[in-house]
Amino acid sequence: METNERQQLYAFDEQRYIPQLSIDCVVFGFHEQQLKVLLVNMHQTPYWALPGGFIQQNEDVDDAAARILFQRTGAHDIYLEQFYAFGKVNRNFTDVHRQIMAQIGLKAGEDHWIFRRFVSLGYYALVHFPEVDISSGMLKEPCAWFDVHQVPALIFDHNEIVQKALETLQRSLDEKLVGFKLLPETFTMGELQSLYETILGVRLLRTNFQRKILSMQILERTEKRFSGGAHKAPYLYRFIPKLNQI
Amino acid sequence: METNERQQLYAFDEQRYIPQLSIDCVVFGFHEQQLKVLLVNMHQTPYWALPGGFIQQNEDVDDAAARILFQRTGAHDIYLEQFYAFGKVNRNFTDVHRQIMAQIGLKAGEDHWIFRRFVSLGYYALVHFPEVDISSGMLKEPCAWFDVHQVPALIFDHNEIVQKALETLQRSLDEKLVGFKLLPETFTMGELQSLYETILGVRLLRTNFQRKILSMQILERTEKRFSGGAHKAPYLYRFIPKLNQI
DNA sequence: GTTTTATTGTATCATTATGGTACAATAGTA
DNA sequence: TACTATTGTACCATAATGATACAATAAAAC
Repeated sequence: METNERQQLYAFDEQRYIPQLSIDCVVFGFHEQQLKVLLVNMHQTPYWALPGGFIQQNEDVDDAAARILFQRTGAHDIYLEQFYAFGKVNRNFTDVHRQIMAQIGLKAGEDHWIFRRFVSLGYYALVHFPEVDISSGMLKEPCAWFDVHQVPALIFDHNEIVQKALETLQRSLDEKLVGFKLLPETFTMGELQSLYETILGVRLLRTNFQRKILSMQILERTEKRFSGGAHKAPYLYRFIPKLNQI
Repeated sequence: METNERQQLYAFDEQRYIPQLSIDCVVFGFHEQQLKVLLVNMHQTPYWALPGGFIQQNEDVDDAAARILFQRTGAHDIYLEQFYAFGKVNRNFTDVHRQIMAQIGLKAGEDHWIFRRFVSLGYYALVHFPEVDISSGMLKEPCAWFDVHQVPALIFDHNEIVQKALETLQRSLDEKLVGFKLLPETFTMGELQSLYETILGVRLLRTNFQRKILSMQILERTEKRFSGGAHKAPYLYRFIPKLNQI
């Protein structure tokens, strides 16, 4: 976010938004055997934060989350799932915002809306890593991907939000079969297993993982992939959900 | 709630609360083989609603939910779990509130805070049915228990909230072993099975259910219960969670 | 007091799911 | 042509689950 954007944020028409309510998004991507989280560097500070925003009076909360993500990533149709509302009474962020305001030459009274206590709705998002261009968003504040197990100290309670998002994702992996939303259209069984191992934080036995996934009858086998290694070529699979699933 | 209480609600100091954010509680109890939900009859109308309220500026959201429940039931230390935030843009309830205001002789301008769009945080609560006296709360609006499968048409989107609470409870039964929070200190295996069957909406095989629950090593067997039936007396069990659980 | 009845606790079998090993198939490399 | 690393699948051992059988017993019927 450029200074100008920050100024607009602090000056924005608070009538247009629901006060004291925010959205924070934990965007997951899968790249090089790692589960990544998208973080935003707050204007000219060493602080990293989750991408977030506010809810317009005339939009659904779910739509607000989608809009916020679009503004950051330029991507539509991102898979989004609300997972928790964070509502501790001390969720006000006066110090950080005062510091940023000072940097961009803004003076704000004690009663500025941003100094109030905020309840934040946590969403997690699953994206196809290569399809997201983090520089293509409307907002110019620098973004970066971090390994979910190497997330730096974040502002506010954002580390806690990441943790809870990860736990929810782990539970959802088998329940909702959301893992495929982190992979491209076609993928090998090894890539899928690597994804599961990374998210769950455990090693799985290759043969049994393959048997279990195939027995679910949710994968269509396409052609073989001839590429690279000095070994048998793996098949490529495509996710075909059963009718009673999403 | 008496007319006086309703008047206080509409007149209350909105500065003291977070605007446009509410809490709705789905209170579950287990009685006579049925899963019951606590509903509130809205002041002199045929409308039933979930017990709910608002969040004070100086309290955690979780504490607000506990306070709201205490005001209704007079009970402390109720098991509470937040499960979803409902945030459709059309969640404003002008019609019903106008009707109630008319009944109690209140006139309110178009800009009254209650007419705004609200985001509501859904909590489900698990209580020991016989220990809750629904007439003992501070609020006098009439409450009643309804079979969760016979809930009447509720105001706003409250039927949807009940449905989502039930689904969350079903998933939590095995995951968090919360079922015991609906039973008294000691109970028979039959009562526990009946609870599971009612919540999950399926019939379970008695012998296998018993084997599964006992193998979890979370029950302590106490004395036998001699009471009633012309048959062998069942043992009474007490829930003893393992250390790595809550 | 004896028999009957309904329910409880447990044992046992069959079936399915899961953990773990073995091995043939094969695309590329030496 | 032999070798290597990985893949797909078969196979066995163990654990979990589905289903049936049966002895034990508190109260009611007689």
